[in-house]
Formats: sequence, structure tokens, C-alpha cells
Amino acid sequence: MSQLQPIKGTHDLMFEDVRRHRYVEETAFEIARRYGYGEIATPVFEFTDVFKRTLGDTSDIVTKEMFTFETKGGDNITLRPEGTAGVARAFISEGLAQQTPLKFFYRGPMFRYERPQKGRQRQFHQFGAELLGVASPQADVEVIALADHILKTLNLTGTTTLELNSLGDVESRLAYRDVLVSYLKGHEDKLSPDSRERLIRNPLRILDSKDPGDKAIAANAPQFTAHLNTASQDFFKAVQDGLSALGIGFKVVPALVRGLDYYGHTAFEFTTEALGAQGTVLAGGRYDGLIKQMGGPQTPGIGFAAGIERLAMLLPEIAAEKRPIAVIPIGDEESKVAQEITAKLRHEGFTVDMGYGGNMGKRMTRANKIKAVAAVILGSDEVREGVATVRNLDSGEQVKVAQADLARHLAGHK
RNA sequence: GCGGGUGUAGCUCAGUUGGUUAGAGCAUCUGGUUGUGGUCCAGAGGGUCGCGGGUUCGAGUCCCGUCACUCGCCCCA
Repeated sequence: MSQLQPIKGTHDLMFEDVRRHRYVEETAFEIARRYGYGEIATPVFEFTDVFKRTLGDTSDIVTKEMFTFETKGGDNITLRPEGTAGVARAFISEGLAQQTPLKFFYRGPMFRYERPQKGRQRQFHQFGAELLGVASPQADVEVIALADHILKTLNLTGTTTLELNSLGDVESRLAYRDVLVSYLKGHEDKLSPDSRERLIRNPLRILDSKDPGDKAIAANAPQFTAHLNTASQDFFKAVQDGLSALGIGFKVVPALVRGLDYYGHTAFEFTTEALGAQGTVLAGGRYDGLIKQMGGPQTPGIGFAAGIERLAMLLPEIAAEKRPIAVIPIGDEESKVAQEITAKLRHEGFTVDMGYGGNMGKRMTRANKIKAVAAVILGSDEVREGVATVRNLDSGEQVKVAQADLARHLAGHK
């Protein structure tokens, strides 16, 4: 076992892992484009303040999970723990308020200083979408439809469930919070220590506690949906009706809440049973207060983020990589011809690998290892005659083909 | 930050109640003569048993510590 190890919670991705990773990203981006989303790539680090202001001083992410450090110039910066804050900051920095509605798609690494476990790394990857400047519930429906569409395309709708809830507008949320806290205070002695702490910092979180005792108390708690004001109720209903009209199935889960402070109204999550404790695969919601809270003009927004590693783990199977053609020269003089032929075939669109040395047996072994469909063999005889021996590596059949006809002959393997 | 599990060859693992030179499969390399792989056969290389200490005549095996990985709690995607 080597002494050199990657930093805790980080991984070297290669071969199949990277392919699955990319497949998730590309698929998501491809669908997002159809919905009119354009990619935005914000920096992986920001001033620490950007996250503190958006995520709230009391959230766990800010209080204990950020990679924060000081630069040589004395700036306090943080590796982004999530993507929305950066997009919101860019929206303000670039003065984009005049151009709404705006649809952004992003992808890339995120960093959280947590204890790693299944489906949870310190450097992980997300893709996400943000729709800025639309207050109507139509936006919520479209964003959820996009998420659903992506998961459908990834063939994951069978393994995931859409959970939906409304956190209401600010008025409803504050009112409900009071009702909930006074109910929970009545049971404070029976709450878990964690939840007693949450009672002060984030009482809504107690609703989705995993502690059995908490669950029993939460089950009888006053329901959020019953405390929404009329406007919030109408909004929630419009979202539900819109989803139903599109044939998107969902489950209303009153206990579904958010850890981040800027969410209101619609909250949604696609969850799975297949990943152990880290069941959330894609989550999002509406954040109408965020831009203003950061110092920009009042701008409604809604978006989601998805964990690429988690999705990649769920992925059933992806199409095999394209099989290359192996060009195998025998001898120095032949190598020159082989190099030309290789270059030509590549420019014609073929995937071609040429051995780097060794005798013919070695090169054949390599051709086999890289799963080549065919070997193009160039010995002295072939070069003299201006032909190549093409061996089908599955059947073992060999034919001589004029070098000028190679592209046509191999066309099926493009 | 808290709890459980696991660390033996490049990979996946075996290693009996502590007992000589620590094993297997896969992978790698060589050979089975010339310009033919994948199959088959023969052989080879590769391990300070995570690290440090302790118990013992003797430790991969028992004890303590430490580090790493892993699963769960917390939190989240």
C-alpha cells in the first residue's frame, strides 16, 4: 500500500468512473439546453462572505463544513460548498437584473469538510439549474419538469421518487414556525439532544429527524400545509396542478424542509432507497429572497442541484466505449507508412490506436487488451504491394485491402 | 465532532485454538523458435501481514495506541 494517498474525501476518477460521471453531466446539460438553459461557469472559490450571507450564519454548512482560508493578500475565501450562491453573486456582479428571465445551468466540483461516507465526499460534483426572475408557479413546474426529464433520460425514474412540499411565503413561514416551536416546547423533554439544539437553530429540521422518539413527536405536530396563507396555498396548488398536467408523479411530504435559509414556497427532492443514508439525489426549491439578501435587486428565483456521484452510482449501465482500430506495423520502414495511414484514418473519423513498440505478438496483445475491432497489419509485403492486411479481431478473418480503400473497407467500424 | 466495522501481493481475498521458509485466484512477465491477439500448457517475479508499542520461548493471529479506509449519526446533493 502506497504512502501517497489522496486527501481524505477525494478520489481519483478514471476509466469507467469518469465515463459514468461525464455521461450524467452531458445528459443533464443536453436536456437543459432544450429547456433554454445556458451554461454558466463561476469560480470554484468566492469571498467567504458570499456563502455566509446566502446560506445563513447558523447553517451547518457555514458553521462547520466550509473549506475556508486566507490568501497571501489577506482575503478570506472559501471553496464553494454549493453552486447557487456563486450564480447569485454573478447575477449581481454582472448586472444581469435587466435581462431576466435568465436560465443558467452549471456543473463542477463542490467542497464540504464533512466526514466521508457512502455517497458523500469532501470534493464532490454537482450539476444544477437556476431560473432567475420568474415569480410565477409556472417556473417551478418547468424547473421540476426539467429535473424529472433529466432523471428520466438517465433511466432513473424507477429508482427515484419526487417529494414535494411548500415552505410558504415569509409570512406563512414565520407564523408556522411559532406554532411549531410552541408545540415542540411542550415535548422538549422527550426530544433527542440533537433536536433540542435544533429547536433554537432550525426547528423545521426536527420534522425530518431520524430519531424514533422525534419522529413520534413530529408525526403529531401541526402541519405546515394547514398553516399556509391563501396566497401560499394557491401557489402550491398551481405547482401541483401544473405537474399533474404534465404527468409528473409526486408525493407531498409535509416533513420535507430545507437546511438553507433562502428557500421559500416550493421545495422538492428526488430521493432513492438504493444509496443507504444519502438518499437525496437531486434537490431544489424556490429562493425569492436570495438575490435581495445578497444586496441585489429583488429577484425571484428557483433552481436545483444534483449530486453527480450519487446519480452515477445509480446509473444502470451506459453504452460501451467505441472500439478502436489497431494499426500494427512490422519494422521501421513500415512504421512510417503506418503513421500516415493512422493519421489519415483519424481525420476520416475513425478511432485508431497505434502500438508504440514491441514485436508483432506484443502489439497484437495490446490490440486485444484495448478491445480493438480490427487490426490493420503492415509488413514489408503489404507496403511493397500498397495494401494492408485487415484482421477482424472477433472472427479472426483476414483480408488484404488496398491502402487507398481502407477507409471504405473499415466504414462499419467508425 | 460522535459510534460500529475493516486494514495480508497491483486487485479480490484465504490464513484453522499464537508455532518453522505467509497462500490462492485474477493481473504482470518469460517460454511453448520465424509476421498474428483473445483460449490452453509450463514457469517466474512480486508482501518490512497499515504503522508504533506491549504480552510471549515464539505474533499476520492476543492487548493498547495511532493512521487510513468504510458504514452509520449529524448535515446534505
